[in-house]
Amino acid sequence: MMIYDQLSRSNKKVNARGKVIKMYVCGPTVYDEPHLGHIKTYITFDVLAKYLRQKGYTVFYLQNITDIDDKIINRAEEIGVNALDLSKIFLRKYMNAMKYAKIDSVNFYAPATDHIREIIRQIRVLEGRNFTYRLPDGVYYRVWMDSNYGVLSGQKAEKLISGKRASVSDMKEDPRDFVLWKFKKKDSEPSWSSPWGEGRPGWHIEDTAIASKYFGNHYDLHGAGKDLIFPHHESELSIMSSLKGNTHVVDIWIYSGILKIKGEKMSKSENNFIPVSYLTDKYSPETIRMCFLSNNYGSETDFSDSLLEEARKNVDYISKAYQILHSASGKGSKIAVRNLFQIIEKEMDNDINTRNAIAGLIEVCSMIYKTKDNIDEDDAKYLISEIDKINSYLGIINIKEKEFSTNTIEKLIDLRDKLRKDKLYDESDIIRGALKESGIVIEDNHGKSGWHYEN
RNA sequence: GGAUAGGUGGCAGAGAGGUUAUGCGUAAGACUGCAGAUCUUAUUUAUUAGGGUUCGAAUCCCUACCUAUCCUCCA
Repeated sequence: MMIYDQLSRSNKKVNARGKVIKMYVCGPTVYDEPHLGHIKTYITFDVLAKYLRQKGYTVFYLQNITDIDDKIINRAEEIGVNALDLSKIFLRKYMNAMKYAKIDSVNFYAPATDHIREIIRQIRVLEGRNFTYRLPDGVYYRVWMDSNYGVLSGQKAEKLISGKRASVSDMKEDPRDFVLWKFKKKDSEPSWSSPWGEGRPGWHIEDTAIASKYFGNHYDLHGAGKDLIFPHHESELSIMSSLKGNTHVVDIWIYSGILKIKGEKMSKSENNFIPVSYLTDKYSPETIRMCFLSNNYGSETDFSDSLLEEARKNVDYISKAYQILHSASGKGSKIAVRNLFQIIEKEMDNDINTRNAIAGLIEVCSMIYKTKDNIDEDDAKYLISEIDKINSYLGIINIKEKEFSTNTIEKLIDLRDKLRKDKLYDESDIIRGALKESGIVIEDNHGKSGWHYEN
């Protein structure tokens, strides 16, 4: 499988060495409601992890949680609560949002505050190699010592220096330098003791410390939203390279395109975000996944309701076709779709082209509809198993828990058919209406009436 | 200002030198007690503009214009 690597600006083969795939994705700073932008990014990496597993790889998917940060402290102060309590509240909301979108492929969530010791240890190693210096407000990282700084984002040192970076500490040796350990300012701030004094970790060192604890000095995939490339990942790359002595610390740097709304980036700081909670009642997880997987992960998406509506129709189309397969019986026609499944796999192997994979799946479904009254039972079983495989990573088929026995439903449909034959339509409509209330939709085709759960 | 992505039909969005993407929408038809779903056909030269390379360019090169992202916290 090939994935676009931001650092080399080319497609690279995943896990060329063929061992366990170590995958690290930057998690959120938990100071506000999770929103659709997060969902888009984490669906991307959920699909990637699940697809790799489906292909037979063992994937260890690690995600950090930034649960201590200026933003959290400021917000906590505004509303008068403890900073760590605040981050716990939003962490729970984040986890609920993940659950809603069926994002369940992460092996381990690592909160920063559980890794203070590792962070301090890593800063000490950097300190021993002269990569740090001390200012009144914290311990800083010396960027100029890394001549490669800027390779990931393409930022040039001179331009960055000449750029307006107003609010940074004037005392820094280099405007690009960033804080590794920030000293405590107020008593109300959460803090930990360190060799340099009471304080808390900087953002970039969190990830490098967590990654190195679980993965050592090299891993396969490092992902996030595109907005984290600079300065966050650039700085991570620098720290990791400084510790290791070379830049070969991550095989593939992978980024998902940001989510926009009305042409502008959706973000907490712009306050134009749609919280996940806004959708949970109106749309199924399958619909939201379909919505974001309907274009390629790397490109930006301008969010709108019509996008969701379109996604919902496609979810219905595929889900219904899938249900048709389950009612196939006896000997009938075989559907020649084997090569379509190969195409779908090829598209996924080509930098997770979910858009084309879904197009292929829609084509499979179209063929199911065309032969729906005469599908071979064994063929249907084969199709179901192939579609299950695809759905195991895409998660776009709405399979409702069966609340009623199929037998009961079919008996009611038989009864309704009899009434219809006698043209007792009022009575037959009562059955249809009653089933509808239970979330079961009847659709009459010539000959046989089909049914499916409402999506 | 610098850096990085892009600009494709009414809309959403793939493709990366040569064949219908696909979906939504729209129009007509088939089926039909109604409803819904599905199927068929159409939507006749959609690739920001202008140059160039080529037998052939959405696809490669140059120029211009436009948009977003990052350069400050961000998925």
